[in-house]
Amino acid sequence: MSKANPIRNKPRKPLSRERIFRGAVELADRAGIEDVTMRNVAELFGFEAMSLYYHVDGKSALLEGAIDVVVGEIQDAVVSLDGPTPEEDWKSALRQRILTARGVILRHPWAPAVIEQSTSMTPAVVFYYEGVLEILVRGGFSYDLAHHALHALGSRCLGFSQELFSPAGAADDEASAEMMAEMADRLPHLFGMMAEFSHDGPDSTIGWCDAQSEFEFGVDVLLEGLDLAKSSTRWSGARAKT
Amino acid sequence: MSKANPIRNKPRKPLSRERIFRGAVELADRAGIEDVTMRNVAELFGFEAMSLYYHVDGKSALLEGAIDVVVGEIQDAVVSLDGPTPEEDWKSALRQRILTARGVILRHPWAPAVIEQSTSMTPAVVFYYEGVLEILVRGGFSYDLAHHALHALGSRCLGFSQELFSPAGAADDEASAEMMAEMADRLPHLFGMMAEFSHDGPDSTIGWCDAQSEFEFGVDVLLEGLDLAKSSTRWSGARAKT
DNA sequence: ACCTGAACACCGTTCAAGT
DNA sequence: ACCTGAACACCGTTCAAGT
Repeated sequence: MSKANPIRNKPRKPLSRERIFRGAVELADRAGIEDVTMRNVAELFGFEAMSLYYHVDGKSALLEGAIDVVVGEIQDAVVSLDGPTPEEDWKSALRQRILTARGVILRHPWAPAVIEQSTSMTPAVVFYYEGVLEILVRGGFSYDLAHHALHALGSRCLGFSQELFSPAGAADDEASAEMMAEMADRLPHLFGMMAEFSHDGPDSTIGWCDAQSEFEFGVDVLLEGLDLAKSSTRWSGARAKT
Repeated sequence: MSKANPIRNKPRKPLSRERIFRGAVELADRAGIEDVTMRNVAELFGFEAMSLYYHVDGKSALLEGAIDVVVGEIQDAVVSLDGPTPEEDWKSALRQRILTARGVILRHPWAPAVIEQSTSMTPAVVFYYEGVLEILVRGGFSYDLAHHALHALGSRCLGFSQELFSPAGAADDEASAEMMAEMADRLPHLFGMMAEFSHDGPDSTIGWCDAQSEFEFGVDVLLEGLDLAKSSTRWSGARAKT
């Protein structure tokens, strides 16, 4: 009786970095990132918050570990893709990779904010970028231009882009007629745009702010822009040896 | 003596939303966003944390107010620009606006993260986007395509893009020769790229990850990509009336 | 080696109370 | 109308102590 757990004798598997990180991801997926606290993660396994510190070097290390889990999932999803080779069609190859990453990210909606706020790059992120870089180089980019391209693509490589323009919000709130009139006066184009969407049928390509379509459009704009840069004389100098 | 302040009789101007928001910005600029607490902001004016709640509806309202101050600065900087009109050259007009916004943002390095984490759009942000939209529409974009363009540009409109690719980090840490060798094996392109930058002189356009140049490159890629989309048959249908 | 109790120095927020 | 003291329910983290 001395060794028995007082409450229900719950058998606990010992903690490990792996289990802790996966637990943090599970918790964030289920309850949101704000519920990922040291106390909550520990509780998930029947331990106290302080136990985590033996395995993980504090909260931000925990979040980095969680990022690594997610990016690891992306990596897994991405290695088994069969599309055109980068030599044949680097745009399609990269596009496919990015949209695959997005599929994973959509299952972890907290991840973009955490990834962008995290200062250092985790190993999984480094490896992922190696893959993106490979596509560019095999697609004919010089290292120099590929480097710029990685910066230009930014977080879109990992399948997300923090949206901050949501035109719906502008007219969302209930407002008096005068207020609306004044707003329309000071925001003519915003209102014009919204009006067009309202009484447009199939003419406007998408009903209203389809996040997936907007993301894909943004990727395509970047890919086409990069293709232009690639074939411009300015960048045709130093080719990476393949 | 009954009405005298016990300590030094410090004269305090009364609080107001304006003062509080500007105080939050000042504190964030000076000490970083993590030091912007209700207690610290109140202390800045010689009040207690609870006093803020009379004027401002909690912490997130405080941060929204701080965003509005910064975006207001951007708006001020942007209205007095004299460049080409959008009708003459929308790319230059938009580029100039975006780089001006960036100049303001660089004085408030905490702002990008706060803006992206904030869910709702503040009035100042709405007005700013109206201006961007105006450039696009006057530059010949249909409302439909302009809408997509706003999404594609994203936070770059406001002069920032959260960078997460920092190749320096990959080789930063001191590591054993074997570890480096293994890394180089698994990350051939990343190492190849870095090697080229090391023993390249003036051939590579920029020494190493110049944030400003990378930002401008990204903007130009997007502008060129959007220009392509604009002249493609797919989008030439519905023009916005000017 | 692995886990924990107690404690510390913080947070944001509420609310009844002061002037 | 404007501000505050006391209190509450949380955080992350340290450290000496348990097994």
